[in-house]
Amino acid sequence: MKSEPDEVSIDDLAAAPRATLPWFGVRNFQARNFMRDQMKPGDRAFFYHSSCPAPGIAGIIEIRQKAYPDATQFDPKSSYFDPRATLAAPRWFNVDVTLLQKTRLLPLAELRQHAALSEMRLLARGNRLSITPVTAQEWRHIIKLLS
DNA sequence: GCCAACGTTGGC
DNA sequence: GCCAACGTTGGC
Repeated sequence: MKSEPDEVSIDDLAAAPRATLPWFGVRNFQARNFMRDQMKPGDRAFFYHSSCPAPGIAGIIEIRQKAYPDATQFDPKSSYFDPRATLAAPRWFNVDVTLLQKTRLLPLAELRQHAALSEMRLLARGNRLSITPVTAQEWRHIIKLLS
């Protein structure tokens, strides 16, 4: 799961009450569907810093709550406001995530060096999705790199 | 700041 | 339903 550290960094998550925050602001249908349809409490994910001087994996997080409507879509003052969303028919969703472990920064360039990760969706040519699935194999490989 | 890649919009 | 135009993402 990608976040721009200028907006929400791994340290912001660490500093939040119970190290838990809503994953707000997803405005892409594919990413939304992954979150809404596939994530369940107890699932784990990597927290990835994007659009910053040192892009890469910064920590391990856990999904704490099934998807629920993203409040920012209803807030006209928010940059995430969506005039097409209604309370009855929300378009965008959050899950709550908890920080399990802040890790060393595992740089994107290092991820790209591993053949075992060459098929990873995150690393696919032209990928811009902010939420992408990780296979069990990829997960284990990355956990090893972090330990 | 550049630009490749991709998603969304909207006219037809 | 097609597809051109436009906007966004995100590494570099």
